Amino acid sequence: MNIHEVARRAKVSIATVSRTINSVPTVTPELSRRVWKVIDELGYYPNTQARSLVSGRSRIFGLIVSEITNPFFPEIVQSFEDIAVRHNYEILTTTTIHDPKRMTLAVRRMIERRVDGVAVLTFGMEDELFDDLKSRKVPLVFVDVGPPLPRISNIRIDYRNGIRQAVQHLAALRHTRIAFISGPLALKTAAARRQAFIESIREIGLSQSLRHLIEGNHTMEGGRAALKEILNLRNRPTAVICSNDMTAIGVMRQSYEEGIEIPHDLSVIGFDDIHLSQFVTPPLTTIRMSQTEISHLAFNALLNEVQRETPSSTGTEYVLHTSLVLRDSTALVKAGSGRGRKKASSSRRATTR
Amino acid sequence: MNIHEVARRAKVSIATVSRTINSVPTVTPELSRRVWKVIDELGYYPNTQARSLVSGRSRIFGLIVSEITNPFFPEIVQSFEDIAVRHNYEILTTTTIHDPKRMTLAVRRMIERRVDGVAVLTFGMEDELFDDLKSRKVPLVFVDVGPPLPRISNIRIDYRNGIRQAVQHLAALRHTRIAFISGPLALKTAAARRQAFIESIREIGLSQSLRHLIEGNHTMEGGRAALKEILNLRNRPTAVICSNDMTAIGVMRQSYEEGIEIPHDLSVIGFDDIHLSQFVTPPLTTIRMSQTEISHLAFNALLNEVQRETPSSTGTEYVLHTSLVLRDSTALVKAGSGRGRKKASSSRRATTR
DNA sequence: CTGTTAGCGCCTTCAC
DNA sequence: GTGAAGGCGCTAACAG
Repeated sequence: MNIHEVARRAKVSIATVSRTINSVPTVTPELSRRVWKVIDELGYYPNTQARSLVSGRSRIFGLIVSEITNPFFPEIVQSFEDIAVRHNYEILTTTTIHDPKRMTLAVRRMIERRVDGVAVLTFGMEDELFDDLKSRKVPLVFVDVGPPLPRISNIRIDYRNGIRQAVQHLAALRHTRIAFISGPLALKTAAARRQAFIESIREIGLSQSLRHLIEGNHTMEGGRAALKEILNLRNRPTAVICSNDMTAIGVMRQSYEEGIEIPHDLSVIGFDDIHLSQFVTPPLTTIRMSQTEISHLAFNALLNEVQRETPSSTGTEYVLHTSLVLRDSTALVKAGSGRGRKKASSSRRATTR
Repeated sequence: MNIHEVARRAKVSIATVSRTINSVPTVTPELSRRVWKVIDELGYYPNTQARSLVSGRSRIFGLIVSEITNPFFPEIVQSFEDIAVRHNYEILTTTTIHDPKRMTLAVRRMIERRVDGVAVLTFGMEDELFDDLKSRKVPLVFVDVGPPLPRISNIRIDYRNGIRQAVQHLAALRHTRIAFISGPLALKTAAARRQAFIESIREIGLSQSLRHLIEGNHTMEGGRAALKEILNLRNRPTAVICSNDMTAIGVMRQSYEEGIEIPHDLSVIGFDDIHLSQFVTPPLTTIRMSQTEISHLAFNALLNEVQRETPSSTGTEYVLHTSLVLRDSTALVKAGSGRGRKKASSSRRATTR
């Protein structure tokens, strides 16, 4: 079944069918009705492959993420699909598992399917891997690491705002020794978060805290290990900010095993606001970096680039703000910070809002 | 850049280029070399759209899942992508969010892109939604609910084995009152798990337990609510088996808040073995239903169907076995089952292995 | 306003 | 063994 079949049954030319489908306004209502009727009866759907072959646009956007089993990404994938579908775009999802070979393969798959644009939401910095795409003039959008080139957009994340709020929230709760567990510092985004922490600390003169910078790896296990380190620190911190939620959850998990009660004995703040964070015990106070917004920004960046005829000469920059979400993993610092274990606390944190 | 360009530069016809790419054996090595050289220099990749237009096969499989933000699905998606890519297939992922409208849309997207087959891994029972696909003779594969029709495969899950192991494991630990928290019984797969539990209980004559059947909803919140119910039961159960891991995790979470220690005061067993289960505290004993295997079975089912020329007259059936994975959320039943709270236990369960 | 026609990029007979 | 040519399903000029 194809456009000819429809045309035959509706007793019109294939051109009229095509026009009807694409709602070209010049079609007589009478004919349009006849065509639609046949289309419905037949359950006809145009062949997208043929369409894109002639139009030169596939209406497919590529989406490259690190790994979908990392709880940070599913929401991104989901909301990207959501908005893409609303715009009649299809999405070709690809995971890299941090493996350069898979990245190369991903790029290749994108090219073979002739995607109209690619969102690289890996938070990594594998820039030259995308040369193939660039030279083919495929619009790209990155997070934080996009080079300033034509057709390449960048979503810059304003880490500072959220992290400053977190630091000041803790300060207001009388914390003076705040640890920071970063991600792998080789990651530009991890380094940026750490830097934002340092600046926020300096701003309010809590310089003691600068001795409490620990490098983690953005995993739960990393968080557990980091907590052990923290427990061995002299002048043990009373609060800790983590570079991502999984780390924070690891810290909480390990605290539980060490008999340290959160938030009573230790205040914990995460970063990302993944779905899971509201469900841990206690619900995690965290810095929200909206995954939905990232997807939307990324999609719109690509869409804008596709729709404009003269490519942006130097790439467009979008900014995503972060902000603190107060839940129950932070509390006023305790005077004598013993490490007893009690019944799950029902104490409420004092908020600064 | 296209096949003509390659042909021109290699000074051969486009037919030869095509043959070279598709490794048709009749091409002279000499020519083949020339062609490949040009292809590499140019970085030429064949246009998949054009290919599938003429070949009639898109080399795309559709994958329909419920929602990618449910921790059960990411592994499925990932491993499906994995195996698909190894076979040079692309995958069109679609989420339904349990919304019939989105399901319809999903089917439509599949048809428009002319997928060669669709894996419906939603564990639901939205059968007639796929009539469109069936009538177009698109191979389909379902889990548990596939109707016995040509070109439709079915992955039947052997719930019984794993659940029986779980029940017997608990019995060996002297538990006699075992609760079961099911999923929504409207779901065929949930009902099947419950039935397997009932049979396994009967088999060893623990009929008391049959009074402890609770309907949950496969979410963490459902698990929390179910635990509260359990606490109010007279002859309170000393162990609970959950229809999925998220429910079990909810039970554990709520137990924590109620001051009930796991596994000391209550043994908990989950179902699915999602990634997260190894990381909760304590690590969850659960019944493994390998997501990777599901993906592989589903993919191969589709591939087989695509490759055979005469469609299977009645659909093929595949079986996936389940089995118990022992971790730390189960223990010997306690003589006096008070509800004190203690330091995180380091007690080890006695295993039956 | 509608129909005819020429490709989009590729595979595949069919001659040579 | 290789090339020429037709056609996959569709859109977009161009006529009428």
